[in-house]
Amino acid sequence: MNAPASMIRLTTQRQIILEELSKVTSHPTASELYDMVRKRLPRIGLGTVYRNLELMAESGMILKIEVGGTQKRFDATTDEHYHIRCSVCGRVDDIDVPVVKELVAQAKESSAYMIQGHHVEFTGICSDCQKKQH
Amino acid sequence: MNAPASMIRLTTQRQIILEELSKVTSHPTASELYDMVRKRLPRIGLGTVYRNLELMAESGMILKIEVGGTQKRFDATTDEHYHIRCSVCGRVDDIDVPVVKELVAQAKESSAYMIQGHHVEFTGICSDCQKKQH
DNA sequence: CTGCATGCAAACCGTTTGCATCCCC
DNA sequence: GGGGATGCAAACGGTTTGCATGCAG
Repeated sequence: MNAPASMIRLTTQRQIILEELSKVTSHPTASELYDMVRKRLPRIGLGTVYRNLELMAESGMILKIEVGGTQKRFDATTDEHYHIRCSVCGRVDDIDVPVVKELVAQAKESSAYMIQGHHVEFTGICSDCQKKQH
Repeated sequence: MNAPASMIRLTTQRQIILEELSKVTSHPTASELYDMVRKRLPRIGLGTVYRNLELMAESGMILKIEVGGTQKRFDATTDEHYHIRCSVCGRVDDIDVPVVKELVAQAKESSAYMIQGHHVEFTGICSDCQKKQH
């Protein structure tokens, strides 16, 4: 399941979006990425960024992180891992907690859903925001 | 932690929102709740529903579920439990998988964040949507 | 030459907010 | 009478979409 779906054409825009996303370990939102990409492609449209992020996520090239908070975030690392979100500033980081595969097995037993996957999101206060709270 | 914060006044609107939310086991969005409440309070404003849901979540009377998908959802059951979201229709159900308390302990060890909590969200296809896929 | 991809702008949708009025203490 | 709560409508922020143009195959 989750086969890399049909390959998509690698246009300049897509290539640069992918490169910029790969550069950072943070998990930028679409408009953060838009700002990064615009430095190299000043005429790119926000719509193009959205369209391509969506497309690349569908085809498995990148990861779309839908967690709490208002904006979707994106990640060039596609292997399964968990995230932590700062409840003050909203930033999202990877967290090095081993993936619990049994959760999916348990879910299959106790639900009529056809289970596709799971995600764990921790909430907390990042060190920057801890400092700022005098 | 998570003390029920200062008690809030129980206005008619708040009472009815709470009652309607308690009636259902689904996890309605604000506007679904708005529709439900409007049958009993036709003149209530959408803003009031949003304001009060937010307030009641803060004071611990209800649970605000911020998972994937575009809308926030609300839950009258406040004890810790996990959720599953249908990737087709977006509905959210409780899932009877025991809460893994060790996750938080592990997170504390491997992160500089001050950990507040965690949530597990499963993704899958609900039985209704399975049927509809002929 | 044909069709997908792009840039641009307008539309959309969920949510928040400002403000005048209302109602409860 | 005063302060919080409400209804209403306008504003907002993030995302999506329609459309004319551009560009790669």
